Amino acid sequence: MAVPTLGYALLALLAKQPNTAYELSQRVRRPLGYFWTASYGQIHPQLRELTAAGLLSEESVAGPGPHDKRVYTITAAGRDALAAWAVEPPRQEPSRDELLLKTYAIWTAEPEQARALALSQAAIHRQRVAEYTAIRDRLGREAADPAHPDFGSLATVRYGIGYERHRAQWCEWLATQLSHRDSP
Amino acid sequence: MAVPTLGYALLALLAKQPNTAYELSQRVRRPLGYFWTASYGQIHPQLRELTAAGLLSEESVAGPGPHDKRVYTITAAGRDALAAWAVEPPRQEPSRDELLLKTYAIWTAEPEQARALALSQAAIHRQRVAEYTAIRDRLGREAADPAHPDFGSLATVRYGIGYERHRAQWCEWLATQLSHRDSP
DNA sequence: TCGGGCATGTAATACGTTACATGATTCA
DNA sequence: TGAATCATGTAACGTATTACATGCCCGA
Repeated sequence: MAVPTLGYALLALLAKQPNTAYELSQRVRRPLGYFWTASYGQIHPQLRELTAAGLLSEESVAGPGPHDKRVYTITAAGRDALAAWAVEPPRQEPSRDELLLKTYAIWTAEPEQARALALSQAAIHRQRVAEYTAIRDRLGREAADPAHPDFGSLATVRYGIGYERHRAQWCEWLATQLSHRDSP
Repeated sequence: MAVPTLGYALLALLAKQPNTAYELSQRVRRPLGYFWTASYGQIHPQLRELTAAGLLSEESVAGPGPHDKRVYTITAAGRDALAAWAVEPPRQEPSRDELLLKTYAIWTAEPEQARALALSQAAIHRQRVAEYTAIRDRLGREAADPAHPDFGSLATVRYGIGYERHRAQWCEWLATQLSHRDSP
């Protein structure tokens, strides 16, 4: 009976507009992919469960392929469940960061190669800052209203900009540290 | 044959000192838990595989329980594999952040409850800044040397401080946004 | 003596990805 | 014509958590 986090991710997307499973798998890649990912193989059965629980309603339309096209719409119960979940404290922090794990072991590696890694990662994060900034600038003024459907996009992209900027700065600091190994 | 990321996490810990599986399960909670987690049920079989691959060596000592106590030590091959992995670009970013997902859906919830969530999260992150700062201050001066085993601890805790500070600031910004909903 | 920490190990379950199978439409 | 996109669905596999089972030692 318990709805997994993925279920709420789908409800959050469907709260903005009705979609098919395929469309959701695209929307989960971007923009949701910046902070939540899921594959079609996971989405498909989850939509069925949410529908069975009465949080979604589905409508079959004659589709292109061998199966009908199913459009999912959030129900009033789904909206209530989403709103209740959204204000509960999150269960756990994101706690899996491969770059930090590599950094933890970086003392065993060659400093020059380590420095190259840090610099390439810094470049990636700098680029993302630009990317996210462009997304933010494309959002309308109404997104600043906490009751507007685009508020979540504004707030999360704002987070992303700061996150990537900090990460880029840290990578640059790391590269600097790795260059003066013998000279203190 | 491919070593999963967990395997490198264990190698990174064992590069600093030999341990039993139980000790590793403790060390994976803290300090490694700040950026990588694993449960005993996962660690135990993985150690066997790393040993079979020649990246670890094990030594059985008469232990307290019904089984022998096994102490795992990293081999030269293990150290080489770790060093090589550490400088390869990470495969993927951490991309699962429940707080951001909730934020994406926050427009559906009551602003007052949402504000309470943002403020409580801000407090948690502020506290972690203090916690991490204390850890950093406890590290010796030798940790600044990129070849010292503690360099990874210094670099990652430094990341953590910036990360938590940024997150706290963002939560505070979010709380502010959620308070003026009607008055622009 | 009883709970918690040390210590190993297995099993059930959940979570998530990748690959496969099908087939229409669109566009170069 | 042939590749890409739309679109559903299943199966196999890999990854990870939780719970269980065993049993010693130590301190309250």
